[in-house]
Amino acid sequence: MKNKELAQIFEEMADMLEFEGEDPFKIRAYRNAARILEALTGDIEKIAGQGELQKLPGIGAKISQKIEEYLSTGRIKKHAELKEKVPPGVLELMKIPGLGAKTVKRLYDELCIVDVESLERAIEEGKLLTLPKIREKTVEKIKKGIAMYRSMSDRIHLGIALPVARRAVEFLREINSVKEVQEAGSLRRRKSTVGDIDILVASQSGPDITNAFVKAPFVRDVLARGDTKASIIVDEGVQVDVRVVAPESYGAALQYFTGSKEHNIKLRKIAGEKGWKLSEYGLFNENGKVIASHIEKEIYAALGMEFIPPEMREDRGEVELALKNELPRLVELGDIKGDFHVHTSFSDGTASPERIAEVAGKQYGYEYVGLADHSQSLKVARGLSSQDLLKKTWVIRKLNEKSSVYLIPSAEVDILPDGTLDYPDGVLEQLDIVIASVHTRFNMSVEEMTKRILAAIRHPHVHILAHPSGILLGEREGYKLDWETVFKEAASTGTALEINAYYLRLDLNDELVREALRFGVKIAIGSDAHHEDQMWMMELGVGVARRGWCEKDHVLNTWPIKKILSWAKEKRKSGLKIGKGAKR
DNA sequence: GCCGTTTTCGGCCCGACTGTTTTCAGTCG
Ligand SMILES: Nc1nc2c(ncn2[C@H]2C[C@H](O)[C@@H](COP(=O)(O)OP(=O)(O)OP(=O)(O)O)O2)c(=O)[nH]1
Ligand SMILES: [Mg+2]
Ligand SMILES: [Mg+2]
Ligand SMILES: [Zn+2]
Repeated sequence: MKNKELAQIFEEMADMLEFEGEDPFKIRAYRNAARILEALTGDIEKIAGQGELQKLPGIGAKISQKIEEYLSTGRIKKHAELKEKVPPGVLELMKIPGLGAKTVKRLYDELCIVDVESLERAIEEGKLLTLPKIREKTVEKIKKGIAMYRSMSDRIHLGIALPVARRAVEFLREINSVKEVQEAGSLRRRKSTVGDIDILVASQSGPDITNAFVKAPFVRDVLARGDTKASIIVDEGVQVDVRVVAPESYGAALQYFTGSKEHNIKLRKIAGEKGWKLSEYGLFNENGKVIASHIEKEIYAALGMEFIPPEMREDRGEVELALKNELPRLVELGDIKGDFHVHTSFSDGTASPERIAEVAGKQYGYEYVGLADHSQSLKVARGLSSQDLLKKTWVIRKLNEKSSVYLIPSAEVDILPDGTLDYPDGVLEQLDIVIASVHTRFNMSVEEMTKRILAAIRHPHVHILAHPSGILLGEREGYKLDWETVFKEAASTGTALEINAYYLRLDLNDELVREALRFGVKIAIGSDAHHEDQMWMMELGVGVARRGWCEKDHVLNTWPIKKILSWAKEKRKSGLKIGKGAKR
């Protein structure tokens, strides 16, 4: 799929157009197109083939033409022309905090500054001061910006950020004058990675709060401290921004600060169409009178909408649905009755089945847990031989006689490169639920990999396809797959696709989940915990499910164990038919 | 560059902070 390549190209074109001083709205159009393409699960080539590019919101005549051009020639002329004109280093300069396109363009035009190095040299030589509107303070600001840029970490995994955020929230809650505290930004929306941690506080005494906050024990560095805002770096290297607002505008501030930016813009536009104005201070009518501001929900209500869950606020159609009162009722963490994917000390996990049962029951209130260890060929993960698996299964069934949490005899079976499974059917039959996944030979063509995955999905004993895309966040792209074919097959065979909730995977991702639901695919969430302390990541998986618009019934984990087991049986029966048919 | 149950042209979110201004541009969230 060329979706991501195209997204990257349009994003880069937006940067270059910005450098060139183009119309900001045109630049927004390019960024918007990039955002649409990035999130698109269907193959852009296929959409183009059907002549439906312009049906995508934000893609019009010009951009669709450029997409076609790229698909047929492998390049976009305008992109190449821009690349000729814009030195690559200046785009990096625009990433320095405080430096934007306008300044970078001036630095380039007048001082021939083309990258960070030449900028530093120019500062050393005092050349910047020769420019109008740049004096000592600006130079200092740029110097600081460079230092910050160098020390800036990339986006942080939600699984790292969430515990940090909760610690900060708890600390703030203890401060006397604090009326309300809450996570905001991308963290509240449960994006799988966050650029920073945004926290909102309601209080009359901002200075007291920012003062106390920068002295918190977890603070490593203080970046800024004002009367209403403080920025710090915690020991984990994450930046935390705290904003303090008056209690009467808390709801509007929370709406603003939760974003996303695109969602905010859409809301503000709708307010404008009514002659009103929405900002972080409230929703105001044409006379400047407050319509709503105290409670977030009231903002949405006044605009004629249902409350939109934060996880949906990405401008992916949620506003339109909320206006019609047609939002899905999203699955909640409290609906989760069990975890399908936990590794035990039988293979590379650290916890015994007994211990997992105890934690699952006492700490999470689960009804069941799937004990899924690796299969024999995965030697690095101490995969179980057929015999060991059968022995483990016997042990688990024995434990179940007195365990209040049902331990599901399961396994995470490797899908071998030829599409066959890593255990014989006779062994798989002994398990209640079989999870299948790919751990080797990622580098296959779309056709090969799709064939490999389809074989597993069609297998009568396979119930769940784990970490279906193979992505490792920030480390490895997923392998290539024809998703439409995979989704269709999963739906027709009754095979569930996993949301692997381990913080480095979160796979399927939100967009793929949403697409899978459109095909009628069921979703199973698995923490993939190798240690009892990782079982909490279930909630990260629920975050992905909610971002993918999952309702309760879409998610197997909300079903009682009886229903799970009868579904599993059903798959074995019907899958047998389909599996045989497909094998010609 | 995109878009339209008020528009096919003329809009496109709104506000804070900063530095350099003598009335505002640039950057950011
Ligand atoms: N109305 C409006 N709100 C914005 C704009 N930029 C940011 N916001 C709001 C929505 C964001 O969620 C919130 C926090 O800003 P951030 O830059 O931290 O973005 P966010 O947390 O969404 O993503 P991140 O993971 O931090 O990159 O501020 C904007 O241009 N307009
Ligand atoms: Mg943020
Ligand atoms: Mg922020
Ligand atoms: Zn795995």
